Amino acid sequence: MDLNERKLKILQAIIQDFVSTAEPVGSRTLSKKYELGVSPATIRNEMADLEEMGYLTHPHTSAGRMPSQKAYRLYVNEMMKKHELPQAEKDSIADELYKNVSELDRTIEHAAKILSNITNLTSFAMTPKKDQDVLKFINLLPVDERTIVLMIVSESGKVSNLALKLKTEYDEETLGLLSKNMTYTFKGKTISEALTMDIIDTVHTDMKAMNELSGTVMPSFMKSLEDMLNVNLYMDGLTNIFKIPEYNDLDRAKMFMELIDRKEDFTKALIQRDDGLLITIGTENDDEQMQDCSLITATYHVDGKLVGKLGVIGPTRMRYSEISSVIEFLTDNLTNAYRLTGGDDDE
Amino acid sequence: MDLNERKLKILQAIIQDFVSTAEPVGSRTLSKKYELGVSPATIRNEMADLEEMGYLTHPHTSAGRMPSQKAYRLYVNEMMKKHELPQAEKDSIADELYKNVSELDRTIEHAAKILSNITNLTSFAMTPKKDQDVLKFINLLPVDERTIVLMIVSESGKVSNLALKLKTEYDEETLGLLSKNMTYTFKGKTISEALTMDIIDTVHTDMKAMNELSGTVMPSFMKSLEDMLNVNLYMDGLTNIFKIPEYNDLDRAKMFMELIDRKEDFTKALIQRDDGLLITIGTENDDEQMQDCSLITATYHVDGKLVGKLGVIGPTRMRYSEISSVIEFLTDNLTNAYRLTGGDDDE
DNA sequence: GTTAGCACTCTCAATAAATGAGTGCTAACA
DNA sequence: TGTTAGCACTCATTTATTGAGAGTGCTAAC
Repeated sequence: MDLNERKLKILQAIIQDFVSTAEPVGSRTLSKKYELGVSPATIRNEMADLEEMGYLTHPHTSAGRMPSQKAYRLYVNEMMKKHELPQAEKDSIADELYKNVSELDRTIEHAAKILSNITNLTSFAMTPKKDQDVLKFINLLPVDERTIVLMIVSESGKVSNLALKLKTEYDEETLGLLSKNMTYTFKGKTISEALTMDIIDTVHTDMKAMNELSGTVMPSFMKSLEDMLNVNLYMDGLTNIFKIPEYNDLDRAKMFMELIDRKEDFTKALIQRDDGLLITIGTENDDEQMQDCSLITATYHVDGKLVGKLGVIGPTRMRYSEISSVIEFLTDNLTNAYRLTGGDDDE
Repeated sequence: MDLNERKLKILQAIIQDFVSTAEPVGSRTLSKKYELGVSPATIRNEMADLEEMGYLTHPHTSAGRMPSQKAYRLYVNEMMKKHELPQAEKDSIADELYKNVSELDRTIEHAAKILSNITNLTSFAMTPKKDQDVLKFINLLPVDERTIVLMIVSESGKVSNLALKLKTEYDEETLGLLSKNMTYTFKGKTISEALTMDIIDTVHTDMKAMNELSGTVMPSFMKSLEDMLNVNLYMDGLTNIFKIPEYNDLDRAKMFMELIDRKEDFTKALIQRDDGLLITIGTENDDEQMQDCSLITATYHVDGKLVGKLGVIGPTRMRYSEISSVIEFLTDNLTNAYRLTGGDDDE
């Protein structure tokens, strides 16, 4: 038995219908709503075949058919047409995205919000992992007698700083020297490299004052580096799942909420995902609690290197085509906005 | 009819029982579980009185009684004993809180996490509002030919910065001048004051290069100030509501989720609340969706001035006493940790 | 190969009956 | 006069029953 054209057509119609109604679809409905040119009885026969082949399932004898995970996979791989967003929608998304450009993190967060608004699903956006980010500039700035600010700037434009209140007064000259010393030592190193370096050796000098100062500063420096390495995960549209019939059941809603509440695990899972546009359906997801969900993610780049992720999570029944397009459009825009030339240019 | 001692005793028992079981409590249960020294029949008579006085309600004729909002208010005002946390618990909370002190924001976020873990409710923590925070130091730092970093330090130790990529190269001397100029202009002003100042006038000079540079820098400066004004709201324990019988109903769970999803509104409501430990029960809350919830908040101080808030939201049936104690203990610790002397000291 | 017809299956909603927790009232008691 | 035992009554909740409706699978005719 093979998947002839009519079977494909019927399968596609079933997927289309089920995706928008969330109800098992019967042969009569199918023949009325879609121009298949055959009678319900014929459709029934084909459906029986499709079921035998594993593309359809039956909640119970007298219910209509619904697509199996295998069907969605087939759809995504073979049948899904690239959905081209209408220019008007593109414009409105881009407008919205750039309305509030400031920090990268804010933009990313904003992208998640836009995505959940459009898709009516739960969206997430991960800031880039920065282990390959290179330190460019380290500075210790005098603020007042006992306060200094430690500032770290990386190649990608990420700035981290921390106000340090010292127990004793410091000497401005020593501060300048330490600052230079640190820049000299760490400039050009990636954050991960810097973290593994032996601190005591690196900044040790003959000067007592310097040693004292660096003793106070270095722990904070290392902590800041660690902080810089952390990726942030923004989520939006959490309450959207309540609009989805699949989750009109307390237990399932609960499961879902618990899943996305385990942010650390979720972030880890995201980091491990391949780059580019990636769709995983149901049991294709490793996480047990995610096995009746689908996940679509895409990557964006900052400075051509650092990689962050953007995506949605929802029931396996979703508009793969449209949603993928929106995600791709957003990641493309993020990538363009944060090119090497900086985020201020229009081109 | 007055609230004699026996009535109070019975009321207290009902509150206690209902708070822990979430089930309407009947006269028989009451007389068996609590040492009231009277028979169920007598209790029934007293309960009828209490109901008439508005302290109890009846879901339906043949159900037990449950405390009304008025009863909780009475309890909170008059009957609630100050719950002293056992030293062991204090220690473990403090340990946990200080385990990861770095940035203020992280600590605040962490406090919310601890709070939700202990109370099994949804907790939130608001970072201080900074409108009274005074600008102390503004600096423009050269990073590379076209990149500068704008740094703003405030009295309270908050540092904000932004990497700016310029379209043209800049002159380091001009940069230094502008930096001095800006510090001179804005130092000592509160952030809100700075935002209302007329920018064009403030930095205008005769130098063309300077004007050009400041034209690029000032918008970012203002945006950074705005960002600094924004308070952040961290929430934790969102899924805890699923453990609460009151929300074992999709509609109510949904309502709750939507309520806390409207973060902006929620933040506004929090800002408007009075300082100190504040308990609002049911309809005492202004927000319509919050009228079958109770809210407990307390304030913490940073530098003796800036005020942030910490609290929980849950069903009106909650352990007011214990929870208040935990919140107070946490806010006290936050206040102490961020005194004028800085957060690094142990004392 | 396709289709009409029909018996059969199973869910879902509505209705009815049984259960049980708890009250309110009355009358007796200390 | 306050307290208590007893008992009828109420009402939510659970369980069982029934009927309607949607949809299939199979058979026989086209």
